[in-house]
Amino acid sequence: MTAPVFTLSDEAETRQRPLWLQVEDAIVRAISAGRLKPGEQLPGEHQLAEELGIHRHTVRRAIESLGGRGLLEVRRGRGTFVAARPIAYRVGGHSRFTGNIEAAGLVPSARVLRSGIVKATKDVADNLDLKPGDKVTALELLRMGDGIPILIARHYMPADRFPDFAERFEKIQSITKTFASYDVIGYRRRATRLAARQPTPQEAVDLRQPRSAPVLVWGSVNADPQGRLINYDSSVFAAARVSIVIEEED
Amino acid sequence: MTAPVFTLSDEAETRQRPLWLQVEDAIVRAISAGRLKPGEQLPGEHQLAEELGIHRHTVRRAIESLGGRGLLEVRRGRGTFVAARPIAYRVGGHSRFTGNIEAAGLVPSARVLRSGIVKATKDVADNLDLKPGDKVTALELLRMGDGIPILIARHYMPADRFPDFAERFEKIQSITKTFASYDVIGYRRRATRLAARQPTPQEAVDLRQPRSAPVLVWGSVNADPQGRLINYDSSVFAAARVSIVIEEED
DNA sequence: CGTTATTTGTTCGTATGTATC
DNA sequence: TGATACATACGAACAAATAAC
Repeated sequence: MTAPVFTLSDEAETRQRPLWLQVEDAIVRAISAGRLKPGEQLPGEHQLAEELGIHRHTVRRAIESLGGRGLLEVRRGRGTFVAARPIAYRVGGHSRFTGNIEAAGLVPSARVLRSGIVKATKDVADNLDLKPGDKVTALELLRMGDGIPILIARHYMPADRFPDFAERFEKIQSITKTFASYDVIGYRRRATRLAARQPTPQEAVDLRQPRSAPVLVWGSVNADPQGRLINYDSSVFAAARVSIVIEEED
Repeated sequence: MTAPVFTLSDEAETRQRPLWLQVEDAIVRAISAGRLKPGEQLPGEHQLAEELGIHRHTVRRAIESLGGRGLLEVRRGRGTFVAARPIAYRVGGHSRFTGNIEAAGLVPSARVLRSGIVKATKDVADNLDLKPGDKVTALELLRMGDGIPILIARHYMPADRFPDFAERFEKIQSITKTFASYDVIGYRRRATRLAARQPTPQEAVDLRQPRSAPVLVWGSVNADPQGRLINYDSSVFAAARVSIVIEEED
């Protein structure tokens, strides 16, 4: 008889820790001991619950938690799998998505989620030094590697200076080159803000990730060589799929 | 009769979206419309469920999700409250916790969670350019503002060069000054890595935050003026309580 | 191309434990 | 101590996505 893949620790403390946490531990042990390898599928929730002699909801809770920690990937209708290692995403003077994704050996692609001229929210207005309600050009992109969503990039530009940015981007397919088409070359980052939170329901859908897995939010403001603010960029990363590497400039 | 604080949108699509998501929306609307202000307490789960004519579990799910998004703060036995705004945490050449917390108007404090000489894990060894199993001095601190946990800082130093770092720190109470006691002055950051995930159960306990709220992980390697690696620092932030600001050096 | 089995997602039901005031 | 409020766990049924036939 072979050793079981999952075993609850039947220590004296068994009733001390919540059952679902013990299940979580059991799965983590199975992964770190190599009994489960990246990409491998777990038994179904029903089966796992029966094997351990507990309720399916309790198993679900453990799986949901580990999905959020990035160790498992849950796909509805298909099953639950041990997650692959996240790719390294480099951000430097100005980050280029395509280069980053290609460096990881993936094929980059993008899809426009929303675009057009909108009124600036307080957040956007503050960052671009405008008044709330001022017109800004908004361009929201879903950027993917090998067809898997990596991040949602939200670009906001003052509408008076870049009125048709979205249309130009659709043709040019590069943020840097679209700015160049306005004779803006060599812009640089001015301020950077970082946060982590759970995704909004829409973000979870767009990124095709569970709501329990967090997103990493990277907000930066860019200025042209004359120091004028040209762009507020807020990127929402699927945190389980990337780790961000900040490059030091020497 | 006054308008109710929470209302489900009774659009035609009512049965399209999951009920608990509609509840989430209702709460978000109540907050953004100002019917609920930061610090204010929500009705109990039972009451809310009854008001909306749905099951308590469904309300729970919505509240749990918003806890993870940082909009609500759930305190067992007390109630659920609208969360306060996060503080800005600045990271520059070398970040100083105390200055950051004082700048936010809070009183800084720290508690040693663990310390001692341990064998390097693969992660630590890779970052310090050692072999897994080599001895490192580990110092794990819980850093707080006004008594509220902000981050867990994990410092790892090569044990051969800094054998009694933890003991010295306990007296000196400052990382920078402890390094100075080894004649290391003016170290600088070499590499930085960022990630976001759900906390481990232990981290959730230490940070006194719900397991559903994410943490932001900031890993950096520091070198002395001679270029020798002296320190690998991995900080786990309670993401709902801070937003990280990266300072550009001109 | 539809049918069916499998698998995860949602919802209500019910009971009990535990922290706070 | 009791009341209140959140936490855990088992139970049952159906919905929705996916894959295989």
